[in-house]
Amino acid sequence: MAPVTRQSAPDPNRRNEQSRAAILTAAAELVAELGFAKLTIEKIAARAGVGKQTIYRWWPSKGAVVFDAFLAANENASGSLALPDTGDLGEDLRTLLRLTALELADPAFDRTGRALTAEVLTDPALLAEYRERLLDPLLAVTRDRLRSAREAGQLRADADLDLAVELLYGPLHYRWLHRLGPLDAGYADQVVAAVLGALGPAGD
Amino acid sequence: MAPVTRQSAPDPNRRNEQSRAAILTAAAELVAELGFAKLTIEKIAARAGVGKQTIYRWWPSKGAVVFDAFLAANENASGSLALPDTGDLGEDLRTLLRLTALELADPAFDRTGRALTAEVLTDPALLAEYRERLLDPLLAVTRDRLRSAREAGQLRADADLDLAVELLYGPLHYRWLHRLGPLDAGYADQVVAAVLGALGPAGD
Amino acid sequence: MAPVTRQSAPDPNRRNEQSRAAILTAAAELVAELGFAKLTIEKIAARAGVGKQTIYRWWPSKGAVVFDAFLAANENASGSLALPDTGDLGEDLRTLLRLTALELADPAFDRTGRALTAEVLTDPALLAEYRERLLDPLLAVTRDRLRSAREAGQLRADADLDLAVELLYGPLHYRWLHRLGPLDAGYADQVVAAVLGALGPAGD
Amino acid sequence: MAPVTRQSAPDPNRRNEQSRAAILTAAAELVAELGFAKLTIEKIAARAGVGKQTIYRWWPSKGAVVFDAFLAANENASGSLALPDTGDLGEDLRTLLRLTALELADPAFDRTGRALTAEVLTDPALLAEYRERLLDPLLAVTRDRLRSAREAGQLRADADLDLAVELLYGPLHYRWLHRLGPLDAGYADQVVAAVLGALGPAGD
DNA sequence: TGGTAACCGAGACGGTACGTCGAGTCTTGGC
DNA sequence: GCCAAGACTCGACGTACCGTCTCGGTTACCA
Repeated sequence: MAPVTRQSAPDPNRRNEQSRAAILTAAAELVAELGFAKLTIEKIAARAGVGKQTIYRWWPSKGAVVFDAFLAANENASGSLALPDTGDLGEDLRTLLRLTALELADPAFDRTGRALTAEVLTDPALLAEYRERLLDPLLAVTRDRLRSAREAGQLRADADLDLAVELLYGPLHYRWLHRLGPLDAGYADQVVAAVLGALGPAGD
Repeated sequence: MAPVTRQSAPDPNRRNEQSRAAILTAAAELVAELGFAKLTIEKIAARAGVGKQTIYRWWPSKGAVVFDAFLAANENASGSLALPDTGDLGEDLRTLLRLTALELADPAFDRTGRALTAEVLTDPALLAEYRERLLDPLLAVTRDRLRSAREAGQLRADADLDLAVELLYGPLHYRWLHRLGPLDAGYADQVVAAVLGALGPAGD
Repeated sequence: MAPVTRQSAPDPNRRNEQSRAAILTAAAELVAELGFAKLTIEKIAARAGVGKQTIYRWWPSKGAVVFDAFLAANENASGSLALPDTGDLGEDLRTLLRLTALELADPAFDRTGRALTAEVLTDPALLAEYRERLLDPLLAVTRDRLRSAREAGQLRADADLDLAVELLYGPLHYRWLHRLGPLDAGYADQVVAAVLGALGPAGD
Repeated sequence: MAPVTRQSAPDPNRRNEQSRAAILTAAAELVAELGFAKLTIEKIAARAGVGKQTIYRWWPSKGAVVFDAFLAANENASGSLALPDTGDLGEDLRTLLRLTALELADPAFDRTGRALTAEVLTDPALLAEYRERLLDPLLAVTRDRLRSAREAGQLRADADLDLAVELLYGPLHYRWLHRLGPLDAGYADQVVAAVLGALGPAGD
């Protein structure tokens, strides 16, 4: 697993793996305890039992460290990034969006998720990394499920899969970000129904 | 136009209007020049020719100042927050979303918009203010247009208007935030078509 | 009492006298405890209960602070910089040089004195300050005593007073600095005898 | 030529002579370019093309390296440490002190000399080394010249030679260190005259 | 119509964290 | 086992801003 953004020079494999792990662990703990804004490089270094320079040597910014910590934790989990495929598209999408809504609604995720989103929003390099390592794989897997549904005749032949994906995730994300309302199973089902209504086979 | 959040005590109307304006102007300029992260209260004060205390007296945080500056600039514009109503819902929504897409795609808006979104994302008080003064009015006005369309039979009688609004704005916002693809008229039209397909009168 | 070297800008009498005193006291204590080399600005600030910036605002270097502390302590003492004048030059000079030798031999003075000398040696600005505030007055007062002795016929009419002063203090300083031998009353008396032998009235 | 102070363990004669020379050369160059204070072990190592550890292995401190470099350069020169002996003490001493004054007045020597003196002043081990390898031989040779003069009746029989030596070098050093006045032939002659006046054969 | 109280510009203050430098130690790979 | 290279922990550097706190000075309301 590579760091978020390579510093220009320093890098062979002389890197100390213990330090790297301690830093990511400390960053993860501290961002949960303090929030991103009150987090400092000095505190990460102290908690990790590491010199500040060792952080600056391998990461370009506080955001990059926290981000790397987040990805390191989530990449394994979503290694088994397998969507359900029962043959019933509606059921599978409801399962998917209900889980998504559940995660967004989880207060534990909320703090970290907002901090990360704020970073990613602002720093193009972090966004690229985030896309590459988390978001794009998720969207791809979703698109795949939709494609097989389209081939099975459960979506219109001319359905635009990118659009479909964004119609699914966009409204949830929008509601979450602006706290427009509850993120529950009912809402997930509504969104799925709308997407199926829009892109489902003609008569639906 | 009131400041974002009132400091506890100090505020008669002895407030110096020139200072207030100079501060907001300076904040707007500096956030454009430096970005939000490199902006500091001291720089705002220096640029505005104002003592730091004058800022701390009237605003609780850097975010609040910048935010106030942003709102001061945008509130007037959207004072005439009137959606088109030609009678043809599809046409009106296409106009609305095309304009929205255009704004999001504007590089000048991008930097400021991302900075503000990052702040709003992280600070609940700012989010509340943002909701109250910009977002909610926009959503309300959109919902109103949809309601009149529903009454005119251009939407299903049981169409959920909140859902409809989020189906319209959510995908655009999602695509913008993650830079998933171009934000152009074509995409706006696709989203509108999908929403009409989902919530339009039964046979569509 | 002015600081060693004025920083360019920060100006007036807005200066906090309490902080100034606390800094000088802390510096004096710490240089005695740790020696000059192990002394740091951070430790001075911590001991004085003062922000680092307050030190950097008013002094250009660690050396300048310590130096100011030293001068502040010694200027008062030598305010009564009065040499004995019994009418007997030999006796008066022996008294003077014995005291000087005693001070140089004092281990408490040794550490501070060497640290200060090393600083003064290396930094022309500090040397100028040291000359102006401590050394020149001492030399002047010594020269005055010699002048009155010359007028009284206890020195040759053509005796060079600057030379005389350096003949008195130079050997003591040289012996002290290089630890060439004991600095005691006997040595002081020898030096005085030599100077009187060289510059005393012809027949002596 | 041995290093200033031996590190405890490592020293067989497996030592790399090329590295040693490169380090001393680099140190000498850098102390001239940057002065002692801005000199660092890392810069010496970089300039010499040597690992830091190689310096730490053989020298205990920055001061020791620079000092070793200084001695390495000066020991050869003063290997032929021979004072003139024309039979005329006054002439010989004038020659000696004029040369000494000239060296002290040389701006090129001034920087290095002050840096070294400051180190030697502060570090007892360096002072011992300096005494042993440079100063004591010089003083001894001077003392020898005075002794032969005393035996030739050019000094009083009871003249204290240590005192005489310090009377000669002390004033010059004192004037140099505190920049009290010009260090020229005239001043050298004055000092010599005074010493001869004080310690010369009875009648003058 | 003068007091007086608040705002205001300015900027010093005690702090926290920054990002960099160098110290001295340790590890790796080459000779 | 010395060496070049350089990563490591640690501590201090000097700077930037934080948010608080005086300082005059200048309004603007009240007696």
